[in-house]
Amino acid sequence: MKEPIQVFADYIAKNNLKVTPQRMLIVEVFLKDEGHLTTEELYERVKKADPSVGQATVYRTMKLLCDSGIAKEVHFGDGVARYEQSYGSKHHDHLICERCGKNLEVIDDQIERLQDELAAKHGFVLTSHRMYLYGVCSDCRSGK
Amino acid sequence: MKEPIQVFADYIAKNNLKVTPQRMLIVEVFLKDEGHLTTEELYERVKKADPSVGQATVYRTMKLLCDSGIAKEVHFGDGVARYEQSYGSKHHDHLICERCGKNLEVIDDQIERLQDELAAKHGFVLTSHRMYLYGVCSDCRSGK
DNA sequence: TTACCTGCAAACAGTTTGCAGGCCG
DNA sequence: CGGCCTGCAAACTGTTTGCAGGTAA
Repeated sequence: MKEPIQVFADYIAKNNLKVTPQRMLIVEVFLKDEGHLTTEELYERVKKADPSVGQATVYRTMKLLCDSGIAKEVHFGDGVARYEQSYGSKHHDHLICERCGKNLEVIDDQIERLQDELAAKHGFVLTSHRMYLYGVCSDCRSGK
Repeated sequence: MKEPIQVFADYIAKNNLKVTPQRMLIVEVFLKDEGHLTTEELYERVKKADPSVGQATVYRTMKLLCDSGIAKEVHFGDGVARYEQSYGSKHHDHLICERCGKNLEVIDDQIERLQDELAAKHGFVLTSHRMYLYGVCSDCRSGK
């Protein structure tokens, strides 16, 4: 399996785009984190390494990362776009604690299968789906 | 079971709010539609009945409807809030056609149960969830 | 009468875009 | 060199809010 960074490099090459220090820095920052960073958070981290980078470049680059397939935009419901790694990491859903904001990536094969069946029952062929489970984690319940 | 409009009236009374023509008009327009209207769409329809109503009032009223429990805000991923009826209509998920925009409300008891189990496995107690299935409907596939 | 409401416009937050200069290939 | 890139600031979109006047109870 190729490295995500390589996937991005291939994408750049194939589309006659250019490898720039800004893009490389942003990809690096993005890949270093396991979570679901907002553009703002990515921008903050990027600025620490190079304060001259503009916010627009972060927005533009994240779009490129999505197009290249190594990033995926997710929305948790608060009107802010977040990004997670999508290349090499399996599809998953989200389990979010409403108190502390903790966010687990979860997956259940049986649910995945039932989703396809449910869609098929209505004549749909699924291309993707998003499932967000909101609740309270055990830490927050015991700490209450 | 009470009528949604009655639920809203009770909410108004209980919170020392007031019944105004604008609010009544907006509720009426909202309840008349089965779908998932955006604030913009609601505003357009409201204006047809009374052009003097302002957009802010629509926003403010939809928030009230959500608080009162007869409306629910949903996000399909395009950064626009939509509203659907939530009082008297069972929980459901969404099956969206990516080509024609068709939107079915679906539900699968087995999936609902597995979601609870999946959350419990991670120590969570679920309070709610959102599931959006994206695909292509049979009409669009055959019409292609 | 007294809150609460309303329309308007300004303010906001997140995101996009036009532009003039800069840099990769 | 030529076209893609960048930072900046202005523009945009969806939504919220302050205000002065209006209205339900």
